[in-house]
Amino acid sequence: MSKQKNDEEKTYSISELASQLEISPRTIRFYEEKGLMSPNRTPGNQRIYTRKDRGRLKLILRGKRFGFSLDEIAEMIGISEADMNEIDQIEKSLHYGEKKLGEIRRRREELDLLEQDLLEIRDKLLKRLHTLTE
Amino acid sequence: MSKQKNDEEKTYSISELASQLEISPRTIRFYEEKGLMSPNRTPGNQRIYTRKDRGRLKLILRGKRFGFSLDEIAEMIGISEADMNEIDQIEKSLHYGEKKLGEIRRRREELDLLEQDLLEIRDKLLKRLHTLTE
DNA sequence: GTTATAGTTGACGTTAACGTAAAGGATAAG
DNA sequence: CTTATCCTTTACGTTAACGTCAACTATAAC
Repeated sequence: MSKQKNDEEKTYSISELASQLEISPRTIRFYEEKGLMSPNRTPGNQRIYTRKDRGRLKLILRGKRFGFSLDEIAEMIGISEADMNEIDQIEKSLHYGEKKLGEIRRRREELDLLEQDLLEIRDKLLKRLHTLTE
Repeated sequence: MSKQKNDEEKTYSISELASQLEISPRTIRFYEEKGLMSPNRTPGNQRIYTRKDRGRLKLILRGKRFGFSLDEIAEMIGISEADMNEIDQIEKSLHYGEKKLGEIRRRREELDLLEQDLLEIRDKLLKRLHTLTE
């Protein structure tokens, strides 16, 4: 009924994924504890991560690099798993999404400011260097 | 000898500054403990913050919003207070600055990716909403 | 001067985000 | 089948970044 391709999608073990993304396996398990992801298991109960899981994890790490807490990230992810049959739910998620998109745009402006701060410091250093070396 | 303007530069008390930047006084004192700033004091030992101190504080908060730790921020700030007589020091600071500028550019790319993630989620929700409401 | 308000320095408490170690089960290699 | 290398859960430890008193001092308003 659904687009069930072939079964040979690339998967990863926890430590593979961890070393790829330069984090520890414990960190990945921790995110799972927090409800940020829930990978499938082998018959022997070991975690297997699909390409999609990998994308999810990268999204989490990205959020972290912008100072979002895991709880906030959980919220962002949550909206992508909202009940797709409840119109109210979808609209609420949309609203939340717009809010976050706004935040991201503001972050971009702040990033510019941060860059300017560093550029100014650099200029100051460069000028001083020139007066010292000439 | 130096450009000593008039003395009436705008200053702030700790709680003024705190409410302006929407943080607690304790947070400001904590940053001082960590060596991130050192405001002047009144004769009665109370902190007075200049416009420059305020800028410094905003820089700190900006760094935080991009996931930098206080230690990293301290390093960034540190380079702006390097010994301006040691050529080696200045060059080292410059090098560090370039590194951080590179990081910022990479952050910008990541910000784009994060935005795309959210845009995709939004599209999914919008489409679903259309099929439900038509 | 008195009183209210805000500031000061400790010092201990709290929370998020993991690190680390123990005890045991799963899997791949030989 | 054995052995080495992974994986599992459980549980306690750690660190950064503050929060929250407490006891005291400064400053502003009256």
